[in-house]
Amino acid sequence: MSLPYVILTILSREPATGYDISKAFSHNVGHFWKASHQQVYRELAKMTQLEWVTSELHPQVGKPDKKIYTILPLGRSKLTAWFNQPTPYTATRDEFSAKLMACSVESVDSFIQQLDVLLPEAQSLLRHYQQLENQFYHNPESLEPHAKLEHLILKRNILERQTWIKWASEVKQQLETFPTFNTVNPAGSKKAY
Amino acid sequence: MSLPYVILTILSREPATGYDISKAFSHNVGHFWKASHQQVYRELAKMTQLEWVTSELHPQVGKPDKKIYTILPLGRSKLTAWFNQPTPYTATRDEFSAKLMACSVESVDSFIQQLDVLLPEAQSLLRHYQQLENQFYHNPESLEPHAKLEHLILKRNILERQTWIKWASEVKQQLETFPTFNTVNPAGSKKAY
DNA sequence: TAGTACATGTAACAGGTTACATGATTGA
DNA sequence: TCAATCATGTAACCTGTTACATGTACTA
Repeated sequence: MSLPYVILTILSREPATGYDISKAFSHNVGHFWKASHQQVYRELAKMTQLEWVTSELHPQVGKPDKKIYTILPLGRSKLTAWFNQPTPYTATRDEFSAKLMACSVESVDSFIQQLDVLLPEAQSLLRHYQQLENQFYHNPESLEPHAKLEHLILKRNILERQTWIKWASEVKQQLETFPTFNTVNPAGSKKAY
Repeated sequence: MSLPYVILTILSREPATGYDISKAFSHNVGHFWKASHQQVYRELAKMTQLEWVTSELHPQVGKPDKKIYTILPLGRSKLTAWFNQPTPYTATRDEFSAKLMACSVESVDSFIQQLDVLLPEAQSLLRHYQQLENQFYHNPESLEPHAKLEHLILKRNILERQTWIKWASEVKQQLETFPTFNTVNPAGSKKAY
């Protein structure tokens, strides 16, 4: 839904190649939107056809030619239109919770084992985010506007990770006192629910 | 990804119709996975072909016939296999953050106006969740296992909503002291980033 | 009489994922 | 010599969304 508009936002700042844009997706933009390079190239091709953007070829030596994209007035106005539309609430799809629900018919023990993998992973991701914060945004007052915005987005990820860790720790604690009615995993159906 | 397995979890508890299953998606299952009835029917058709589930027609008077689905041993083992696989980290895609980033080239004021709509919405959703908690899970000790799991999932939603509200309030505060360099929204590009 | 609950689908489209495809340069 | 970086794509597939399609019974 938002993919083309995220790209248009990037191009509103300055012209860029598909490669530059996908790099942004794997760095700071990736903190709120994931997109593969294939998606980016496909989207740029579509937006070129719609005349939201244009591209110019810049030959290089020793490297493949660069195709530098620039936003067009039409694209600029499409971005504004999207920006001013009401933002729909994002539908949740959480595989971890799906497995938690499946604990009613599957082995709780093996789920706890997964938690023991996921919790440290989440903790190290959190540390990584906190490190980025210290490194790039340690002086919030002196940041340029765009960096302040990036900082806010990073803060969201930090808060979310912290919340998840807190929640998952409680889940673990609760499951440890759970009746282990399915450790051997029979194929029968449970009457419940 | 998880859709078929959520359905298999439901069917592991007891046989159900497509209608029953989609009702579950719009109630408690919907707290962690959204699926339309069309998706559910499509998935049931696919799983029937794969022999993960079977169905039996139960004629009714005055109402359309029921097609009751039952999980088959193959489906049961596919569920277990999925359950025991490592759980990948869910990719974030957040339109709200995308618009926050776009504040570097669009009107901050109009974004604050959106926040004034979204914050109360989030607050009322939070109250709704808390009401559900009081209503159905007020005595956590005496709950059946499957209800304890549902309660944990509901708690996750409560914590996430609270975190979001906290974060969004800070965003609002920060944006109110922001240089309003784009209220009139020119089509030029900003050098930054 | 209008809406909700019951009950089941088809079809087109949009967006995301994975696999395939190429090829030079630079650094460990 | 192996991996990473630079640089661009095509194609098939899967999943989610939206629109279309039908019909009864009950309740406000």
